[in-house]
Amino acid sequence: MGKKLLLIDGHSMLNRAFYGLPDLTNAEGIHTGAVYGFLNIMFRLIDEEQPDYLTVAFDVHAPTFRHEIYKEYKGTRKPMPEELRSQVPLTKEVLDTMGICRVEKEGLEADDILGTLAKKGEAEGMEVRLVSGDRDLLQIASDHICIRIPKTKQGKTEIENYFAEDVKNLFGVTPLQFIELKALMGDTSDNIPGVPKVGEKTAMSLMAEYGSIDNIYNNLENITKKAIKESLAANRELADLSKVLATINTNAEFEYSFDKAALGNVFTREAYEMFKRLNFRNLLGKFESNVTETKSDLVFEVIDTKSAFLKVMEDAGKYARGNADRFIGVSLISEDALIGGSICFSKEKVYYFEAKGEITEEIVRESLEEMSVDSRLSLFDIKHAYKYFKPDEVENYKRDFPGCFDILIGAYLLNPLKNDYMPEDVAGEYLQLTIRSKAQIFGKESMLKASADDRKEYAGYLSYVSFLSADILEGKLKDTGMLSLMRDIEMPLTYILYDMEKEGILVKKEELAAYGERLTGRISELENSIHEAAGEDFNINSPKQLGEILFEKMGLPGGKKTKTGYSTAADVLEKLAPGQPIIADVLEYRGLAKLKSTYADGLAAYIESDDRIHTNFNQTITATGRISSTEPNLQNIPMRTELGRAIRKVFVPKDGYVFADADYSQIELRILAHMSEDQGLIDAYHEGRDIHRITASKVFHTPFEDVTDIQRRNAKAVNFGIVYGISAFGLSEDLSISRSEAKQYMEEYFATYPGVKAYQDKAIADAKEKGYAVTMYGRRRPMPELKSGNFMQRQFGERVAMNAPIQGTAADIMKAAMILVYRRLMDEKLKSRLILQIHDELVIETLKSEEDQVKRILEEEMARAADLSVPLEVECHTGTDWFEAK
DNA sequence: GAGCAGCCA
DNA sequence: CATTCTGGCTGCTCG
Repeated sequence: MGKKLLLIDGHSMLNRAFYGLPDLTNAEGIHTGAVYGFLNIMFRLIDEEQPDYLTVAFDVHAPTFRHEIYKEYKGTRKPMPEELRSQVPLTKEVLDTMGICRVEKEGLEADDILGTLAKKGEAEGMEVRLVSGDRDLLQIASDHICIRIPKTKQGKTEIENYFAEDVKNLFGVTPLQFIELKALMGDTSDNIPGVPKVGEKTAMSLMAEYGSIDNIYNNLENITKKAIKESLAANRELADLSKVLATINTNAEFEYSFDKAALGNVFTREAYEMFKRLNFRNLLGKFESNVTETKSDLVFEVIDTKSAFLKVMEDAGKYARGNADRFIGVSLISEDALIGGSICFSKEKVYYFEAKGEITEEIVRESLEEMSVDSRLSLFDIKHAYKYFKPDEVENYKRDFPGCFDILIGAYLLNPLKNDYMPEDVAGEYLQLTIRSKAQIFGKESMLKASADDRKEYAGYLSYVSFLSADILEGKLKDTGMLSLMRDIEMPLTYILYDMEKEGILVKKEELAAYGERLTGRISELENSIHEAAGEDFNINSPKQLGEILFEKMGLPGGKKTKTGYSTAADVLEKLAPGQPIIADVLEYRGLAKLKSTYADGLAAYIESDDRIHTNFNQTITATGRISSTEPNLQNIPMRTELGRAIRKVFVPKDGYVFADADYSQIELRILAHMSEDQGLIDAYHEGRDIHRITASKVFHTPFEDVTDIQRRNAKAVNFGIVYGISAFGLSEDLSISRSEAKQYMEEYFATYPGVKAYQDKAIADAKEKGYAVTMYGRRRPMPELKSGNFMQRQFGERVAMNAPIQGTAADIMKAAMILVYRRLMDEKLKSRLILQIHDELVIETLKSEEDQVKRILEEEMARAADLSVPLEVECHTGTDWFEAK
């Protein structure tokens, strides 16, 4: 087995990281964003490739042979902004610290170094992977040299791979011919001249026909296009020069040995110190624990008698009782049943107990509940602790004393963009403390099977971190104006979501199965008819196979819409071949297959022994403050088609109950009216008539009564688009109209509601200035995208800046409404229970005798959850299943 | 595990 | 010059 050599173009990757990512600075104000991005991609590559040798090549700013033969030559890199330039030596320093081989030499470009090393490696029998952003390097590709070029697609980095064969498939030329192809086209970014009037397409077809520049010139007479022929004839020298400039020198001379490039352990203590100094906290986890630091003088005391347990609880109470600034760190660990837990109320010591023997679940419950009356408990992920105790403030919410604090939620509010909020991350970020993660301690084993010492470590640090970080986080929440959001909205909501999950929703198992059965028949009919039309059996669920059948075998029109093949998305198919019966069948098949797999079969798998589905409502996922639902997602049950909507008939209330379903009418647009203070939009809502029709009437200068359905539909699309931070392109796609038409609609819209335009501009300016968008309730959405040097990311950032305050405020209002509704249900001692939230909709499983009361509660509390300059309208229906109630 | 497709507000 | 309307979750295929 040959060894593997990984080569990285240092400047190219730094550039990418710089323009593609938001900039970072460390405590000393040094720019580090590009270095961080570079390291991330390098670690990813090392993980993927597991190379034996690694070398990073850099350019040196000195003349090369290219300058000598062509004085206009500017080098392969654009001028660097200062923020990036300063990161080049820093990157080299980091690489040196990690013992990673790097090469640079005056008179050579990185390309020449990389090309030379690639060939050298290949000659030694190695597999070579060469990572660069520069397509020039494709000329080096072979069967053993793969050129890897990172691309950003929809914000995500993916790496395109090119072996010799791939170059051939994509450009129709061999890697060596690729130089000539480039010579014909020229390369503006490298300032390499090409033959004027010869673009990529022309160059490709010329090369395909004649194979080389020499041969093209030998056959100049046969070229039919006059302009191209003349341009070629006049620029022979240029073509030859370009070829020389674009050719990579694969015999460059510089000092190098594979021994020095052998990849050892890069996670050295020195590197650890350096990463810490540079504030690369997320990378610290890559280091083995023997490099990292834990708090070694922390005392873990094990408690195993009831009296000792009660004594500790008493001491904790003495420490924190009545003092709103003092927290008691608490952790509970469980798997189905409570296993144990830990208490911490000093920096020196944690107490660990296991829930067994004298220390029963009941003792733990009573102690914690009693303690929560006049002491503030700090936990990590309190929703999962509610199974074992119900804090006092849930019952006595009117009390003055502030309640529990959830570290998880605090960390989320302070930065809602992270993918997760693991205790070890919080410890690192807010306490500069390294602790082992749950996975590091237990692996995949259950906690029960692990040693008591491991459980002690895990639970102990959890309470320790909860104790130490609570006032740090609360301080930050106060500083950022989010303390009330935390205390009055998010914390009370944690219990409500727990309760909703616990209640679950009743599902008629047999009817769901029957629904699935009904689909099966039609699905196989369609399957047969599609296979027949295609002339062969294939997997319709595979976009790859479907694309090949439709666009290659059957030769359906136009069918490109490229990505990694053909797009077979519904909207694409509808546009491409509206009349084709096979298309109609495919679309129907897809619809039914979706209903069957995701909903009929998918939901059935989640029905528990109580015949109910208990979804998980997650409070720390979304960037805007919305709640999300998983396992299963009950926030995306079909609604738009009749057949899909019918699934809602299997969601039913228990015996003696009905469903009450209430939703806000156009809450986001109403929030826009309020926040933009646009008088026209506000007045429109006070008229109490159909808002889309009013908008259509104003935008299209048509009397209200004469507005056509098309006009109303268009106005509705614009209304929605505005909320999302519209672009003419997006609107034109949505409405299938031309861009200029869409642009006209938008201009008319902004002329109609000038306040909206002003609001959007201000939203962007504010977000740019502050670095975050903010809702009416003070919730923040950091906006690193706005600072990006990348055009696409900045555009995205501007749309987010327009949308986040609106979507986020709607989420805040709904959360406030849920709390009001929940408390009314408790205060009025009703049996009815909140069971679902779907962003602007609440579902209550309602005792029949409480129906009128519950309807009134929903309408009143949802409407009074926020005080806007337009009314908040609530529509409420009841029914014997979700279909009927909605 | 990534990418595509499709479901919701 | 680019790129193109927000926020989510799940099931399927395929490397």
